[in-house]
Amino acid sequence: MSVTIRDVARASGVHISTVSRTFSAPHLVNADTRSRVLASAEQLGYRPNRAARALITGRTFNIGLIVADIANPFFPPLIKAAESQARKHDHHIFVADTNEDVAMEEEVVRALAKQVDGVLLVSPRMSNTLIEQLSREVPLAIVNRQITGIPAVVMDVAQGARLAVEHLAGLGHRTIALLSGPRGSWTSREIRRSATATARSARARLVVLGPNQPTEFGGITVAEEVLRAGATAALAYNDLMAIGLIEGLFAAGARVPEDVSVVGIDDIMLSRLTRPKLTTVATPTAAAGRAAVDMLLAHGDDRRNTAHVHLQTELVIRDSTGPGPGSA
Amino acid sequence: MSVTIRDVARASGVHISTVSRTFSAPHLVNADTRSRVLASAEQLGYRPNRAARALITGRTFNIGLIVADIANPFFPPLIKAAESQARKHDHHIFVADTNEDVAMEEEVVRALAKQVDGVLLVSPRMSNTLIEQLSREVPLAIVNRQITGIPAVVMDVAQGARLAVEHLAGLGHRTIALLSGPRGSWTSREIRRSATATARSARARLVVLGPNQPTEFGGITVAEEVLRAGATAALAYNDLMAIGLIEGLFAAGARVPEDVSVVGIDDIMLSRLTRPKLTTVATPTAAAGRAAVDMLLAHGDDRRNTAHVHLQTELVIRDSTGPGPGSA
DNA sequence: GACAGGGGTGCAAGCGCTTGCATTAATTGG
DNA sequence: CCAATTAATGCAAGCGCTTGCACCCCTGTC
Repeated sequence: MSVTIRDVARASGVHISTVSRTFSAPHLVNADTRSRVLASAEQLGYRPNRAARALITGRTFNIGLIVADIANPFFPPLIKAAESQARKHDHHIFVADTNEDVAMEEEVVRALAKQVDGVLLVSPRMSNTLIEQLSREVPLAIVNRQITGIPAVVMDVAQGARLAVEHLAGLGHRTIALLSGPRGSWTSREIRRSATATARSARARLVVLGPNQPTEFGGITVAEEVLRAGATAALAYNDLMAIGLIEGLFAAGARVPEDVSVVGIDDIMLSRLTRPKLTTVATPTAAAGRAAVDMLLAHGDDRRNTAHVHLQTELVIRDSTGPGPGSA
Repeated sequence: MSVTIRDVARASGVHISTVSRTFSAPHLVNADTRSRVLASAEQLGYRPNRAARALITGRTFNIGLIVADIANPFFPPLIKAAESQARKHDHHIFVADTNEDVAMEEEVVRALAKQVDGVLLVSPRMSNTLIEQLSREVPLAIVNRQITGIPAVVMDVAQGARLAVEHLAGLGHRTIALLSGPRGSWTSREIRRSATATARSARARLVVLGPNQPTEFGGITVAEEVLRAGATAALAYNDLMAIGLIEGLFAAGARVPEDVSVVGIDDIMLSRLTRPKLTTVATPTAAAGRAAVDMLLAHGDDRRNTAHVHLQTELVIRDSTGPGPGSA
């Protein structure tokens, strides 16, 4: 049905191996022959079948990208950047959505393993042990988790959390709620660790609430608890949760930032557009996507090169934070 | 390196063809043999190599999904739904971002053609002719475009545009700007056709402005033109553009909805959260993603079944529209 | 008791491609 | 002018799998 190497060979009067070489090792074929083959190929609309090639070479020119929730606005910029970077390396990209489900993560990695050159795990929820095990079955690269021996790009949320808590404490807030993320999130633990340390040295009380769903809904539902805890400020696991929190707070009769200050993390596009505009820790998601793809693809060449790249974050102060009771 | 059918065959003392059959035609193998094979497979961690299988069967169990811009909030819910639906059919999904570029669309379809069972084109920008041609190389399904002979799911934006214009005219607006979308967009033409007809029968003047980039930026830049045209209401190609328009209008000193009413299309998550909350035509994107995948996969079975499914849209009235001068 | 029928399995070709090796022709140095 | 390279191509095996066909053995039938 489809045009194969054989058709091109026939059309240009050479052996199939010559056609093959024209595409995969052009320097081995005579310039005249090459152009004749190329001409026939062009005319017949021939395209090498990558799957067939992969069977022999072991290189598929595909990569897998696994995220917890495509519809969560944090991911699309990362996916877009990764896809574009992959394309630069002539790779295509499988996208899988795990719905925040650990079992699904494992299943999907295994399912994809045979048809990709590597899998990119973004903010995985599964255990380190499992990740290490999977990395023996297929090259892995991870965004937002550090495991020795596995290439990773991590956004420095610890630094971001520190900045956020310092900002809040500096505004006079003495009781700060920390809305943690999903169980299994490395990022959430990092944030907590850093926020706790920062709060201590700033002599502020940190109340940890959670785990929460990393969605607007997660923020809405935890709003009452925040109030009950007597917090006048909150740092949320991500912007969506922060936005939900603001809604929930508003529904409970509290105003932002007058009564409660709210800081998010991620700086998704949305955050510039809500009212009040969200103060948040900006994470370089697109850069992370690009870097991760590069690491994944480089990794194949040099197995020892498993550096971890760190990306800076920064605090973007907008309208959801204001002076706390301590400054009155 | 990886465990193959041959390893399983050796481990369970049968021929490779028997192993093959226990996975692809279990009813042909004796129950005892089958469970023995399954046990060895399980123990060795065997997984059939789909690419190798595809070489013979022609079925890859992959599908391609092509969108103009992953980061445009319109797409993620659709991608998510499509991915999830594909998975139900045991298919994986390639995602490609064309950056609104026609040449890229064609290239990507061709590049993917050999390793998928079909390609899903979402709001393609290329010509019908080209689509028809491509559909001869690989099964296609389309979202938001009708071409006879090609399965499609279309969201009824014409109806939505009618509702929107009626709403605006009913509020007393006599001059309505229509911000059209990118060149090549079928949806944009549909909206225009319907809005024009509706405006005529509502005795309102419709000023068509564009083409515009289907982004926030596109809306910002067209704001002055809207004002200059003397429009007191605008219908934008999509929500992002509407939100940008509101920003641009605000920057130019006009208030929404007091001075200008704005209606978007899509009802992306964002639209509930901006200020003012956006009045918009809700399109069932997730349902469209699911339906399109189903059609694509069903299409293989029955080539004549190229129905077009139509999905209703509805007007969601929020805070960006208000009474016009005609009602004063 | 011979034979048809069918269930279960093995055999081998082959999907579209790559690649080590053999073959041939052209080139070069001595 | 010949041996030794070197360049260009052909040959064939084989990547992991499926599948039509042949084969064997067990039942059941007349």
